[in-house]
Amino acid sequence: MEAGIRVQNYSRKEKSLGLLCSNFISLYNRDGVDSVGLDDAAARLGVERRRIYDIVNVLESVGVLSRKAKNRYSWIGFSGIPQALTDLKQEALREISGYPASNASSYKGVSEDEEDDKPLHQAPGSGADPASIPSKISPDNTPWKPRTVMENRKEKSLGLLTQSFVKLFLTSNVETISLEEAARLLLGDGDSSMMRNNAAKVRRLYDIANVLSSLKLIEKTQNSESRKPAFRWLGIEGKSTHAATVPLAPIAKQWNKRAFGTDVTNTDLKKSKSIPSVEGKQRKVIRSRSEDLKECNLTAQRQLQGSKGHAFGPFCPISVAKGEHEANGADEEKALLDWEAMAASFHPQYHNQALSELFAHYMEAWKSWYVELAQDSNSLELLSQVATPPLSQEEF
DNA sequence: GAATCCCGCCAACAG
DNA sequence: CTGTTGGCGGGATTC
Repeated sequence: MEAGIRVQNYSRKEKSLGLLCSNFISLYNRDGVDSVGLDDAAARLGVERRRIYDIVNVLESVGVLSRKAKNRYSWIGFSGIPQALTDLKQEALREISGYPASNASSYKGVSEDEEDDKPLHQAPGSGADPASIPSKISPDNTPWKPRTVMENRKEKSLGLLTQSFVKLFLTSNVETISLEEAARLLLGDGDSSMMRNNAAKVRRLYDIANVLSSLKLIEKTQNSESRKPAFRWLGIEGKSTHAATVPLAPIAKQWNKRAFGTDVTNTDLKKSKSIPSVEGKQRKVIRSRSEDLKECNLTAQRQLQGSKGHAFGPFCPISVAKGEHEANGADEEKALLDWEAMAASFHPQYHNQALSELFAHYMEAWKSWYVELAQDSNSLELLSQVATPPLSQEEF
């Protein structure tokens, strides 16, 4: 049953992209940061560079980040989401109209469209290649040829997939979409599709969904009675179909805080690979051995003082069925205070049961934020006075 | 068994 | 060439 909880315990969940994303956000959201370094992020979160790319790519697609330079992104924050979504929707509607037409292409939108387009966009190689900007799924006609390898590669980027996925929600009237459907829809953009690998797409979609869930833009659910897992669009602040004008703003505005370094490290306990010996590879993992540091869930509580309007948390699939496993969720009253404080900032408009769910999300978020403390960190000071001592997490 | 999705190899891109 | 980015899919984990 619960044997071997210490050593042989590798939990995949603890390393999920969603969780990592939550940590990423909490780490950069309230630190007066305006710039994010990939190396720094990877180091602080205790994960490989590769994972950061995944997160950053989808975050950028939603306007939370903006690529500034190599190895450098500028932090926009949640405030960038509304605009990004609006643009995305606009773009999606435009596409739907079906405009193979002449490749007029707006060329350069006035001010919208914060992400995408690389200013550099040099003609690789011979350069005899016209700039057939592929930043979108081609209408239907025109097999839209992937001129360069680069374009081809970009075509399948996580970022683009993310945008497509989001557009799907923004335009479709169905409230839930399963990843299979999404994959299908995103694959068959028109008639000419060569992507045969649906499974691969779905896998990517899972990655995206995790990050998006983390942002609370979507939520995992099940299709009405199909019982099949699917995702529901939550959008900005639980409000559906955002208004043309940025709805959120009151609270999400003050990122000019200076909270000390709240280190949110995600120690990566490598799973000693299943391979017995073999190890001649090892790459260049700079990790410092697998610390047996198990995460110590601290009863988070404060936080949010600055309030920013959004909470993030990993999935948090509506706990249904599954027997009364109960367990965590002890100090609810505590967080409730925070909730109230925050609720005050919110618009007293949407008083739905959505609040309850949001609440749950916060709880989750707290937990993940205080997962582990950096070992080398020099900011334990704050944590020690803010967080409660670690509870014995070892469920013995 | 099926649904999820982590891990990290290694190719495409810069510089 | 070295260093970044980030497709891609094997296969471990969960459900």
